[in-house]
Amino acid sequence: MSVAHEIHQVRPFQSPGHETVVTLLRTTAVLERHFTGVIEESELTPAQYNVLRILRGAGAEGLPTLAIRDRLVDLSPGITRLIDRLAAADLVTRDRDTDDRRQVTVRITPTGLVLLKKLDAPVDAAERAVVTPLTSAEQRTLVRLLDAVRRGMADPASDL
Amino acid sequence: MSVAHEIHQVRPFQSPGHETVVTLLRTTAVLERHFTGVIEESELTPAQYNVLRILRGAGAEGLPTLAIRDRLVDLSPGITRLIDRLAAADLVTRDRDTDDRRQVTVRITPTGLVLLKKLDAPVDAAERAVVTPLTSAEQRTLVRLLDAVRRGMADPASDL
DNA sequence: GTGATATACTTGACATATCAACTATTCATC
DNA sequence: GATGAATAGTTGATATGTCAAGTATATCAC
Repeated sequence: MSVAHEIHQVRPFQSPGHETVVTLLRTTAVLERHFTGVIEESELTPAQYNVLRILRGAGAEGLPTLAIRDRLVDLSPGITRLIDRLAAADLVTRDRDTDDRRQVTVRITPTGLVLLKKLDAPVDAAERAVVTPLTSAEQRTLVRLLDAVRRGMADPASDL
Repeated sequence: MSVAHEIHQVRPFQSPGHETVVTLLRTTAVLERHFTGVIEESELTPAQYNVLRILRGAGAEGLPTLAIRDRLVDLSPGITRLIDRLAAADLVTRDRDTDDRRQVTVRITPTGLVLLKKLDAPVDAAERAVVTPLTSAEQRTLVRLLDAVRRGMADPASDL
């Protein structure tokens, strides 16, 4: 069987869910670029921004390093160096816990809070822009359908 | 439908669009991990897999390097080295075009086609798993809503 | 207590992505 | 047909993410 023949056989192949999956991936890719543009003005990567938001949510108590990792959807060991950079920029502090000296508690600094606050308005505006084409009912439908997709696969943590 | 009921649906999310956006990003993150797991068994990254699929779709004529890049949602200059690796693994060939000697035509090799074919069944199964929780009507709705989101972002030239 | 195991990171080697320049070729204009 | 601008792709420096192993501390079994 020739290569050309094989190509023609394979080409029309498309599964029922293909369009849905591709649309989902493509839409989110566009969305991520959108937010990356907003966040980059403050010299933060999206991952760094997420960590800062998690720490703002945690308040003065802070969070251990791996607790932060678990609230991010991905990232295993990269979390250490990500926090290295945040600490170098004076956006977070790290202190070894006294009770369990293996743990390192990370806290957002006042500088970090100021930076986040500057981004609140643009990020909020970007979020509004994303959902503007949808009515409230459509937004609820979208969230419901996406929840169903996630539940159908594995069970991730839910926060933020 | 009471006001209290509506308020109850607002939830502790900060802005109206926040929940929608976070749900979208989180769902896709889970989905990407899902597919990465399937694809990694063939020692391919998701980006490499996408390029091979694009080239399979292009057939024997192949595609110029930057035409491939344009079909990916992501990635600007990394495409050269990505294709370097595919070529090193004998999954694609590169030939300088005779008409326009600036262009380099990339084609998938028989080896590449065999590799892709091995992945067709698992990838198809993964796609089915994603959409299984949704009815056909719900899938159509989801695609429609996501299309609206993407159109909304291209449209209003919102200041980022 | 002592040894075995688990936890919470940390580090080093490496692959990959990103940004900015650079080369080669083609196109447009005069 | 010579010159400047645009296009296609490459390359180098740098940042960032990933995987595997390592270190320090805590917990458990006895």
